[in-house]
Amino acid sequence: MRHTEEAPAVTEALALLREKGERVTAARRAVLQVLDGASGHLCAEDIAGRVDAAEPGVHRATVYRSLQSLTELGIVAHTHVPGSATIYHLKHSAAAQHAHAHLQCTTCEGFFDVPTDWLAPLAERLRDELGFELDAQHAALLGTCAECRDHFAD
Amino acid sequence: MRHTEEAPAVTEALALLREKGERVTAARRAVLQVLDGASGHLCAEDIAGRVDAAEPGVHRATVYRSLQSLTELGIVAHTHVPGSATIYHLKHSAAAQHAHAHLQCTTCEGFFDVPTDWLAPLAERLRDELGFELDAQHAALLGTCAECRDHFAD
DNA sequence: TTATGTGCAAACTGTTTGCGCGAAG
DNA sequence: CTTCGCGCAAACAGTTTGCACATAA
Repeated sequence: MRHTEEAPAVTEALALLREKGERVTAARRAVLQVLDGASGHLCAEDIAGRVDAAEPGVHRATVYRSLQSLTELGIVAHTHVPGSATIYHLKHSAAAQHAHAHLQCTTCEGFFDVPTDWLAPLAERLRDELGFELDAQHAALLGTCAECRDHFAD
Repeated sequence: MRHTEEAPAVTEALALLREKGERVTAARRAVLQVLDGASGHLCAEDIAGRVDAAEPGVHRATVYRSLQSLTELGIVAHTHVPGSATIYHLKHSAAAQHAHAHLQCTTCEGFFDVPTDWLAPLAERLRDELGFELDAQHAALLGTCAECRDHFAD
């Protein structure tokens, strides 16, 4: 089976897999490829769809399992989205260079990115005063976006 | 059927219900009573359990529907907890006087409260620069608590 | 060859919904 | 009496799991 050019981030990830004694399989390669070529706002179902296009027959359950092991290896990260599916992204992809937290508008359901350093002062305070180490990207922050706020002004 | 003394917050909420033309039912009263007497970290299932103790026969679905309408009326608020059930609290209960956001440790799953004003600078920045109105209590923030950080130090 | 990953189907959790009955107003 | 809420069962989305088979190493 032929596959398209492998992005550097993917090659790197596959190397890390081998290094850790994990197996390099078609499913995992495809998952990585999809993540690399995406905006970083894909849920498992989306990923499964795209993976199946490139590598037919890969089961959803396998995609979940791949995402899980890739997460444990530190290659993939995810963001929990209240009320809907978790979204995944490559930790070191070009698109993820500027680490960002996720804002979600509870009205239009749209996503907005916010640079992680905006959360740095809060993170510092939590660390200093509570010893709590914040993982700002791990859960979406909720609120109302500018557009919806204007549109439904009350 | 007899029920125990009604807390002021509950009486107030029931009055508001009537005012808005909503019906006061045994199920809704029980839900309010449970929320009033709780720490504010109860999920729908927990609430259903306690409601059923006080008012046997109330169905889970009814609890969900009650929580939903009470939320729409602004009496109840909830916090989404990644990977597990949404938790609910009375908006104006004694226990909720000092509004707080929720931190959850991804290791021990424990909850920690943080005063909303710790998030105020971030909220302000989001409002000023993005027009995004943050609802700090609506989703839990994730990270690692002091204890787990020490315990699993790496 | 052998441990590890995979496909499949089925379970599972949290939550919602269509239906006819019952009770609040 | 009429409308709204309820109990029930069934559906739903997202995710996980037990098992037998396939395959990377």
